[in-house]
Amino acid sequence: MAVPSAVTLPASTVSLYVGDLHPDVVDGTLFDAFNEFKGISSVRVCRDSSTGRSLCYGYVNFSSLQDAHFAMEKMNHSMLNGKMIRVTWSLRDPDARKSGVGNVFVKNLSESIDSVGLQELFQKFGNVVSCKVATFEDGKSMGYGFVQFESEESANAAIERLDNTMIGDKEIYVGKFMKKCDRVLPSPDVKYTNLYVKNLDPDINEEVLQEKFSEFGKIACLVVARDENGTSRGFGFVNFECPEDAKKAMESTNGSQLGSKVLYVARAQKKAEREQILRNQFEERRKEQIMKYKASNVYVKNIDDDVTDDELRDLFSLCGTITSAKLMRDDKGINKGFGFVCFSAPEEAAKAVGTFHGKDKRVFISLMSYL
DNA sequence: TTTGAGCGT
Repeated sequence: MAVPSAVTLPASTVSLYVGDLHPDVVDGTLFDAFNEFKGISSVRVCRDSSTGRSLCYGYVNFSSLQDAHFAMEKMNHSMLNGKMIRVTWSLRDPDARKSGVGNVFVKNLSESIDSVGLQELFQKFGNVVSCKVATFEDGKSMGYGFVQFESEESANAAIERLDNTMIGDKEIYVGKFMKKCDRVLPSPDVKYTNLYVKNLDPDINEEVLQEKFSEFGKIACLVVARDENGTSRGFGFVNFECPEDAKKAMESTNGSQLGSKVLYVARAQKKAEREQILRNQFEERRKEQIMKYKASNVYVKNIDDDVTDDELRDLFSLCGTITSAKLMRDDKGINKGFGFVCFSAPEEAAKAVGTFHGKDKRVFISLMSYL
């Protein structure tokens, strides 16, 4: 893997992210594993601050970019405590990690291809940031994997060149990675003629779309969605007369450039189908919010009778931003001796538990999510 | 059949 050009690393230290660690790996294990490389300034396995459990990732810090790069190349996909580790540049910006740009999904892989083999197969198309074959507990391949390229162009080139090609004894599938909730449930036999096209520049009109899509077959009807002023809403529909042409058009145009943007082209969903997908996404987000809320809420007991909500809030505000602090009271308004303090983030709640749990004879605190 | 994980001191 080449040194990423778009990433500015501090002059003094360079961090490698080491993921997929065996839970038993401790700082010393990681240090020993990287000990043969020069230029290491420090090593750490990250742990849950309240339970001390390994988060199964860590960092190896170097004083030089070259040393870090060399160690990454050597140690990526090596075995540590019986598990294959993944070593990449540390990328702290969550948006950059979660964008999904350049992420490729591969399936129908022969069992003999592991992460190393997958990387070898794909790196000729561009910088591979991270690459992994999904495995069972015993390390056997599940027959599918992921390749995260640095750029979308590399991903498109790999899809173009490798999808439906024979690798070993199998014809592999290579496509853009799609989150489960965004994916139309697999029904490959269903014939469709209508395509949904998004990421249209404002100046892309029906004529331009017609020109782009007509090479794949006869178009029955084509429309760009517009608001009441006639301004493009950035998406549209292309309805072909025959399903084969629609499929061909989708495969060729999805991910291709039109104007300044990369097009997204997929089978147009029926209204009910679209609504179902939106419902699923909504439900998933709601669950996430609930989990986050639970992990941000701290249960406090052994509270003296004369303590007020405000005092509870003041004490805990040392650990973060409080969204609510409430003592439970009986119907006469007498404090029941316990209450809840909710923080704006799980990290703050964990800090509160670490700070106050067992530190004061009168106070017993534990994370609500452990109850 | 199979559409991850997820970034600190």
